[in-house]
Parts: sequence; C-alpha cells; structure tokens
Amino acid sequence: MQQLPPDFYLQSNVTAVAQQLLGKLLVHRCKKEVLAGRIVETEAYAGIEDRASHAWGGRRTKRTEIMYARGGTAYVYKCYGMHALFNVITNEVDIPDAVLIRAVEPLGAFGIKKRKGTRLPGSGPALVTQILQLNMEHNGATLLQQTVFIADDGYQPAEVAVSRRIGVDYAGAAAQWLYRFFIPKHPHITPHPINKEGILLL
DNA sequence: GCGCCGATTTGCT
DNA sequence: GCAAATCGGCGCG
Repeated sequence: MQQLPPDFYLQSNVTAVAQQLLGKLLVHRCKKEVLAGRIVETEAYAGIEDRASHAWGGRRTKRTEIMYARGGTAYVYKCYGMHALFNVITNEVDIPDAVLIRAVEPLGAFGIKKRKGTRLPGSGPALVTQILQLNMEHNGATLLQQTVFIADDGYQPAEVAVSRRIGVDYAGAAAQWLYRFFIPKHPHITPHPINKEGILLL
C-alpha cells in the first residue's frame, strides 16, 4: 500500500486524474480506527472554464478560495446546506481544478450498520463523507500527510467508463462534457439511467 | 437586505 | 413522484 506522491496531484489534466483515482483507496485515520474506501466513481471539475465548477469565471469567495490551493488539498463543501461533499484539489496553485469523489466501496469495519432498519444506505457523494466520517473540518486539509490521504494498493479496475456528470444540467454546454468516471455495474456507484450511456474506456 | 437556487438524500403520498 | 431539510453565493435593487 503506497500513499500517492505529491506529483500525482499536480497533473495539469484533471480528467486524467479523475480517471486514475478509480480503484485507489481514500483513507481517513481518525482517533483509533482507520476508515477506508475504494474509489469507484469520480467527477472532474475543470477550473474557471467549467460552468459547472464553483470556480467558474474565476470566482474567488470564502468558499471557493481553497480550490486555488496547490494540488493535494482537500476541498469539502456543504451542498443544499446539509451534505458534505469531498473533493481533491489538483494542478498548480491558482488553477482551481478539482475531482469530486462521488462514491466509494467501504472497506473494513464501518459503523453504518447502526442505522435503523435493515436497509443499507444508498449511494452518492454525500455518503462518501458519511462513511469515512469526513466533514467541514477537513476542508483545506493536505492529503500529503497521514490523516486523510489517498493510497494505491495495486488494485486496477477491470473496466472504466465515462459519462456526462450528474446534477449539472444548469451548466450549459459543460453539462455534456464526459467528465464523470466510474466502474461499470459496481454496486456502489450512483444509481442513474446515465450509467447506461457510459462509454467503456478500459 | 431579500429571495432564489444548487456537484443531494430521504421518506411519504 | 415530490417536498423537505437548510445554508452560502449570487443577482437584484
């Protein structure tokens, strides 16, 4: 198991990073337990030219400022005022590229069984932070240390597919960009008709 | 300052 | 299928 090196996050092609993150492990060492999940679904957000990105048009606000940090930084924000979504900042300083981690396959012991009823939690970007116990406190955290980081255990997905992104219909032409990467038919990816439109890359 | 909308999920009709 | 939960950013004035 090898932690990803700083150079990985400095790549200039954010879609390449989004694709390469599939199959990697997102790890959170909290108090006594280590929470980890295998990344099975990602979305790329390409800086100021991407209308779907919070940094579109070069926006710099209190919320988006962290997106301009150097690659290898975490960007966590609240969506709809209640769900924390976890992103990985990529590229050099002042280029606000980011990869949204949309789904992970939980590994090891997780407290999610405690939920009432026998029904397992659904899938989606808000579940990633829930499962790995990540929250707004991790906004701006570096992924280059040992608390929250991404590791490669040698696993390579047999198949990788690409599609349009989910929930960005407002973004005009950018809504059609093939910036969503996922492992086809994986049980933890977001259930969505768009999965059938996925184009197989691998 | 006010009001609408969003990279969503859940539960009820 | 749809509304609720709930907050920061943005446009408007």
